[in-house]
Amino acid sequence: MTEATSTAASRHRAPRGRIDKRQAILDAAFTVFAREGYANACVKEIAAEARVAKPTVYNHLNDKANLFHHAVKLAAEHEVAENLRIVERLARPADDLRGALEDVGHRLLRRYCGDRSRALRRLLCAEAHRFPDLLETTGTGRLTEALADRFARLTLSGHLRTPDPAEAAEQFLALLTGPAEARSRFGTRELPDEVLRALARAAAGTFCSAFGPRAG
Amino acid sequence: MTEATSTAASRHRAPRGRIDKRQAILDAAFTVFAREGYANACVKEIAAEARVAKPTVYNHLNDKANLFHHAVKLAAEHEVAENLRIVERLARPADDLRGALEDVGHRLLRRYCGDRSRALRRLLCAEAHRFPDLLETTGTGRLTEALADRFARLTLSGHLRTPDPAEAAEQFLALLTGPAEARSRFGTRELPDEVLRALARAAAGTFCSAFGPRAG
DNA sequence: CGAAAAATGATCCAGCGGGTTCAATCTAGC
DNA sequence: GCTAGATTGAACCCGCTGGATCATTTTTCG
Repeated sequence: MTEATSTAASRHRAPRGRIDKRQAILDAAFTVFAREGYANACVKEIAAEARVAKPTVYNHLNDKANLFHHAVKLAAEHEVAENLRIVERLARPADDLRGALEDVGHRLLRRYCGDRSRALRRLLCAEAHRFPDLLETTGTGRLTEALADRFARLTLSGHLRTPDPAEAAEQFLALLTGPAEARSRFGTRELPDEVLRALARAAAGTFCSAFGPRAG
Repeated sequence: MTEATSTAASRHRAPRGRIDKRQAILDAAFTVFAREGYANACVKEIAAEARVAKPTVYNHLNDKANLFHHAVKLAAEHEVAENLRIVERLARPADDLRGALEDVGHRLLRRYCGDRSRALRRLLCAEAHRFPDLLETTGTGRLTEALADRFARLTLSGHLRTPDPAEAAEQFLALLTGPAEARSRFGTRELPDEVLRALARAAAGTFCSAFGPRAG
């Protein structure tokens, strides 16, 4: 609410020149929250990271909780958008479906294991119950849906056999992220790109064994 | 170290009768940490939960960090042991392998979605980098290995076709936990048991489609 | 029963971090 | 150039928490 009015005011009144401050603050907030966690992050540090005075932070976003909310929401929306762009690559029916799945899987996995994505998951997992509204816009729901759309089309065109595209999409994502999560030890270990490629290959292979055109 | 000496001293000298305190403290610590997170949990509250005075806590476990370490480690070992017991059910080669996989999957999922297991994952995910040694004993590695052992045997006996049992085990677990994780919204939503059963059925189905004896 | 060890509760301390206040300064737009 | 609003830095208040101390009581065990 407060932020809505602030944004509206900002848009039609003054802060054309100095408005970057808000963005800088949100970026810095996510950086610091990602590094320290919600409880350990102090507003002073965020202000320093954004090269801004502490009262300025409270001027733009009234609360530490608000700050967290907006910073995380922004980062999450960005991440979701990127993931959707990747899935869009399955729109053109490919001659080599398995290769296409492997490629898309590899790209998704690279993003999934990226610093921002991992930090985002950590923060959401830790603070989910304290910020319930974040989960509604944030979840992997939209990604699964988009993928299910692709699988449905590919099934209609005979490239795939998914009786329940939504379930298949869920499982494809699980085959990708599950092993990656297990091996990265809660994001502690960095996984080299060859490993990600291998995981994507394995996932695509198993998926095609189960849902490929010549599978029962 | 500090705790080792304390434990050793405890074992051969005095606290036979009142030693339950330590266990009570560790249990209470896990409860409070699970509810509040590491940073937000205060030792005072843990002491109250354990019905013990604060100095007693510091007497048994010198540090808040130590307290967390031991409480989490204990809970994690318990959880791992339970999971291993479940997987052991695949030892006797079943006539209906798919049903057996579904059953084991269902049991694993029930545990995976249990309060303690979820809390454990939250805590580990959030504080992993601050307690690196916790991950080594804690990870899903042993569970995957045990499952891989079963799959290897089942492949030798012709009930399954897993060229790489370890990879298959990884993927089976992923097929189980991935969708559960996605649907539970970071543990926010409680999943009814029918849903868990359905997820296990779907996972077993896909797994058998890919690795069943009559699959390529 | 008596001594040693442990538990207790109360109190205290120090540091930290969220949030506010205020006077001074800077910037934008008329 | 002038006014209004935003920014700044610094100081300040306040509550909380980790951790220590200590005298008193309870429990254990020889």
